[in-house]
Amino acid sequence: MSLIPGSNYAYTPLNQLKDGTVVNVYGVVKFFKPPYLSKGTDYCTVVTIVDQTNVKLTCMLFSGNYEALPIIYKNGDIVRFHRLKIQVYKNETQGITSSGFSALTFEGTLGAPVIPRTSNKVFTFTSEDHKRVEALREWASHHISPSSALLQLCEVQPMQYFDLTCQLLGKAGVDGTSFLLKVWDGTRTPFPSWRVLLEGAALEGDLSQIRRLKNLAVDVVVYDNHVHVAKTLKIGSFLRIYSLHTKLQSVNSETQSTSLNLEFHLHGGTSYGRGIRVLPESNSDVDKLKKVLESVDLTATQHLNPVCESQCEDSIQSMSSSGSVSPYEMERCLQLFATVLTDHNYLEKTPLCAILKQKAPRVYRIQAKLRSYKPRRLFQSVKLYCPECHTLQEVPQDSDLETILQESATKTPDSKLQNTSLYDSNTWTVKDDPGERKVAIHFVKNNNTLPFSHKYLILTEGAILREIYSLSDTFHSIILVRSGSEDLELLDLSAPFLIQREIRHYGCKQCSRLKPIQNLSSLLDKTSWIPSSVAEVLGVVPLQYVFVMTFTLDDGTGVLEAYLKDSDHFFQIPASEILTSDDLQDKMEAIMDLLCPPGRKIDIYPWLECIIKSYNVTNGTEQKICYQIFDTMVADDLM
DNA sequence: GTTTAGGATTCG
Repeated sequence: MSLIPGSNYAYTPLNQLKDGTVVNVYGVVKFFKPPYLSKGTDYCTVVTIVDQTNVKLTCMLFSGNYEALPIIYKNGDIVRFHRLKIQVYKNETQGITSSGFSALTFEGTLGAPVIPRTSNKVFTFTSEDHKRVEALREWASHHISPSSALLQLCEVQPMQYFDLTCQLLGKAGVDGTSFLLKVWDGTRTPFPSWRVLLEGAALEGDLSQIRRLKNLAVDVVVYDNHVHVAKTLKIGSFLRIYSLHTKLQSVNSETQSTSLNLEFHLHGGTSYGRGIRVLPESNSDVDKLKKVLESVDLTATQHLNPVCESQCEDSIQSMSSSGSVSPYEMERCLQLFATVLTDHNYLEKTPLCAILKQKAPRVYRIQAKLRSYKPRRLFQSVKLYCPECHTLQEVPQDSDLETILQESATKTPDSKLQNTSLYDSNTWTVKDDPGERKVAIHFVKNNNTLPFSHKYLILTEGAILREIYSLSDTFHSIILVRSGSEDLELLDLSAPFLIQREIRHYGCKQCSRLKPIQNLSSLLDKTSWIPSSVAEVLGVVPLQYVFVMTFTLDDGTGVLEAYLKDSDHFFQIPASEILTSDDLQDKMEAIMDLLCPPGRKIDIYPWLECIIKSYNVTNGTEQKICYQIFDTMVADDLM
């Protein structure tokens, strides 16, 4: 490239770009993908910039030469592009490399020295450029929030994407599509890093150093397109790994206890700028990292990491308005959320000690650990709830249903009520121990014909429990009925009003106003038998299966008991199905063991983030405030 | 001189 003395470049503001032109621009980096090998012949980087006009421009930059692409390390960096072609794609203006494209990059920090990063041997750089960079820095400091993705290992939470600045300690192939990087940044993760099993593959690196650093070294597995990059990295080099994903995993060790490990994955693809970039020694963040690495005292790191203490102190101070802070409580700032909010994200967190002093009703966002919960036997938490009268009742047991069925089996089905336009009827005589019993089954018709058996709704009279069990294996839906004076009637709301396979649907005795069975003919769809529709035409107010639990929550400032009443939102498990599914019971138990790890100190428990509401309860003359959890669910990664 | 990608997380 030749330098023309006195030549002046004109820079086009981003709000004045025209389709088909080739321009020079300045901008602050809002988003970027570190350069990666495209599926064509070149390296590619995608960069979105913004300038004082507040207009954004996304640029697709290609070059066969990795170094020729802008050397961007983080959002907020400032770039100057020469000979950028402007085009329109899908109604959006975009920039793309044109012949002779060239880029300079600058640190975006106010006051930092203005040193252009470029691989070009010759380039123009005037006092005018210097001013432009400083003006953009000044503007960005007021208009762009600083990058929050850069975290130290001691700050990471489970289930999070972040950018890690680290040093490479070791590397090894795992299999064809994944590759292991052992890295450190001098701080300790809130949970021990997972250890990736290497079968026969040799770990390249200083093994004695890795052993000495023990829990300061973490295992990062990179996948697919990142493998070839990882292979070329040199041990000891400084890296930034972009959009690294953490995942908390419970691991069963040989001893009966389970432990929680933190996994680090760099998933395949380049979404959200996933990738790896080598940082040069001259980088200011590398400078800071080196100082941390040099000051690490390997004996001290067994406990708390000094690097994080000041940050912890700040967040503990802002969280608790009173009380002293113990070193253990400092660790609590590590904000490991095993639950997520599904609404009310705008709320500020309130410490429990403050909530306990306030009047009801109110809604709060809290951060706490699950110290304990009741009932411990999880099947005891399943109840039936009436959304109309708000009463809770126990789920009837088999023995209750058996008694009701036995009682009704003593009555003989009325032959006048058989074979109507709604159903075809069949009756049997069953020889029982003491005598004989009549059973009637009424097969509900669809458009005057009988559907396939897996879509049948049958009405049964006189059948006992074990017969109901075998009938429910064959038929989609069963309604228990008896012969009334003019029509068939629902048997009894102490029994289910509808049985579908293992699931029994109950109705509220207080709120239901029963209607004639013949009303089933008003259902237009007589094949899917949706419980709520069946309930509606029969005048039944259906009861909801819910988990009812008491959580004892503790955030270090106070302890609070909160109810959880949930049908399927919090655990993402339907309460209606858990009683008949061993798999779901195991799943729920596993979730509770993660929220409240048995046999562990509370220090290692994960943090929960919850929305709770307070409300007044009057019991005789006694008034108290109760709390209920809502709009909260267990984090995806725990399920 | 063409193509690549065209921001928008997770199989592991």
